[in-house]
Amino acid sequence: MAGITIGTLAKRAGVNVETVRYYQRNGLLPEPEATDGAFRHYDDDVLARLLFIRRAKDLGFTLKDIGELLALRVERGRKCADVKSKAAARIADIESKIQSLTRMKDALDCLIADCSSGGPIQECPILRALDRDEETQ
Amino acid sequence: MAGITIGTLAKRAGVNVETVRYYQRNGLLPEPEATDGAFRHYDDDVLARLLFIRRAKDLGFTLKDIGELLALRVERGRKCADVKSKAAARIADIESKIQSLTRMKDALDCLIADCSSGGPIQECPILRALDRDEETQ
DNA sequence: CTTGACTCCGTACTTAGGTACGGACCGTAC
DNA sequence: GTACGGTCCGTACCTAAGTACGGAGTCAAG
Repeated sequence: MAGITIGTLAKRAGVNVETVRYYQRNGLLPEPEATDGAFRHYDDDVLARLLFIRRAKDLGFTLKDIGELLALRVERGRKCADVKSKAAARIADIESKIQSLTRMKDALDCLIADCSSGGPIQECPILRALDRDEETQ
Repeated sequence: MAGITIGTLAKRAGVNVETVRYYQRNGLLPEPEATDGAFRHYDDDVLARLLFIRRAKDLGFTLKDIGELLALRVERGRKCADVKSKAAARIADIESKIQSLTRMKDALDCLIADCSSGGPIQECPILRALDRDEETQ
């Protein structure tokens, strides 16, 4: 019987066992069928999902967002147009995040440059980093 | 006396008045000195900070993170080396986020492409999107 | 000079996302 | 065959980030 127990799974994903159970309750991870014994077994697919969730969370997605992202994959085959439009919306969202982060990084690069030049750090404040966002929204 | 009241400020930034007060209590926004009358007045600088906070939050930064980002700018002049190393760390962090988002976007692009081709959506699952992260950390 | 909308402040409540706990059960190593 | 650590499950608790509320004061338009 392949598969690891919940404790090992959690350790590998770097999360708490309780978190795994929490995600199961909230539909982000499949409720695994109990196998031979009384303890559930998990495979690499679940581990991958768990890692994905962790990273997506770091990127500012809510668990609800993440659930929808994961669902895109499951509803394969039919409902293609629907998947496509959802995916497109998500792409736009992600692109806007990338843009914001890029601006933020540019501002920090600039800050470091000013700092190195010994000049006054004022021309390039971090606050300006995202000033332009307004106009693009 | 230039400056807007808290209600106008909140409306312009697209947040709740209570949220502004919450940020003041937590040091993310300056506690404004009461001006002539009893009502406080705010300028564009505060509005910019507020907008910055909102966007940074969307990108997965905590209020604590954001406070540190904002602080980088204030501690100008001296402590330059310190500012520099903090900024560098933040840049690395941001670059890694951009990378993750880019991978996520690529996966979604791929999903759409598969979808359009009418083939089975399987070769390019979203789960694979961030698979490589492990190796680069 | 009053009325209605806004501000101030403290405190209480809410939601998302977990974490911890306790008692019963399982499984393997000795 | 028992000791000990892991699992299961329900429920309670916690932190971050707000959000709401109530009573008192303020401002500005009519």
